[in-house]
Amino acid sequence: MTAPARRMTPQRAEILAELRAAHDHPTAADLYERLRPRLPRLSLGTVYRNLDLLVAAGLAAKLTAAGAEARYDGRPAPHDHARCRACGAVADVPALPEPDLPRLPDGFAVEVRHLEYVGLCATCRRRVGAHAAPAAGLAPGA
Amino acid sequence: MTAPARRMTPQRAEILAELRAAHDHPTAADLYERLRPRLPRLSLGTVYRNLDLLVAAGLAAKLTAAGAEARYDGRPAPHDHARCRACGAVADVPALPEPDLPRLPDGFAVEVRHLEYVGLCATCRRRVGAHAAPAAGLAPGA
DNA sequence: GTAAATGCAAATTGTTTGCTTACTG
DNA sequence: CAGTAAGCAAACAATTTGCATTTAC
Repeated sequence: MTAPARRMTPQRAEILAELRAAHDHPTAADLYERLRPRLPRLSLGTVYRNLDLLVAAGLAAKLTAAGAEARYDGRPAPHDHARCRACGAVADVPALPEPDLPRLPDGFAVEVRHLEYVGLCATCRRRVGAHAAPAAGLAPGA
Repeated sequence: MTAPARRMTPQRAEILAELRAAHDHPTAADLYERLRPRLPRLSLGTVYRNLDLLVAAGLAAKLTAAGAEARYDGRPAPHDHARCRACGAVADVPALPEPDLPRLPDGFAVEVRHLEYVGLCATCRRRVGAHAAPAAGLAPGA
């Protein structure tokens, strides 16, 4: 039950600082690259280990996209996300005041709500246009 | 622009049928296992290829959790999800009529909204109790 | 001094891809 | 027939893990 004592190493401090300073929801590899100038011996494994820790501690959120690399968010205030399905970029959007919770499964205890809008950002919209948009001629039923 | 002509193979039909019949948001491997009795020569690669196709066609949705395996949802009606962070199970929840969209990035074209409630299901709540709940003694600021 | 954390590399895991053969339209 | 899809295995990419060494407390 007692969580192991934590040590504040330079790596840990820098990872947390960098994540908090970042506005672009960096991936683990992004953070690794950004920190390497300052911490030349840093390893990617350490980045992953510390990110996991931060997430477990509630200090960061892990954002997972379909297939893509996980991105991390170090901002505490509740907000939602807009993700471009073409370039993968994730932007913050202000949280709507949500009226109430839906009919959840019996006994389910909600801890966090994760709301994401997926679509095309302005740049990709111009470049790829209407692509693979919901439309099909594949299935018999529905 | 012209999508390649699609053929309806037995594998494709079975995968789609199984996904539609499933109520538990199966992973690709789940579907593979369920179909093997009927299609002994089926390969996992085929399952993935067809699921991608179904998703691209808008007939299925790919649900990605933090780190975990992707799960697939073959139900057309818009609804949201409740995911247990302990056992990974995903249940459907009725969609709340969402009033309007938040202030999205300039020029962002929303295609889908993805809303997920993460927490503990009744079973896991009992078993693991209050675990790794948002609480920490790790960071200096905030 | 001691347990926790790092660095490094190897191991896992989920998913994708290349290529040959089979089969739908 | 023409060309898509399946099967299989190898390739890949992201993430995790084992272990010896370092380091914060």
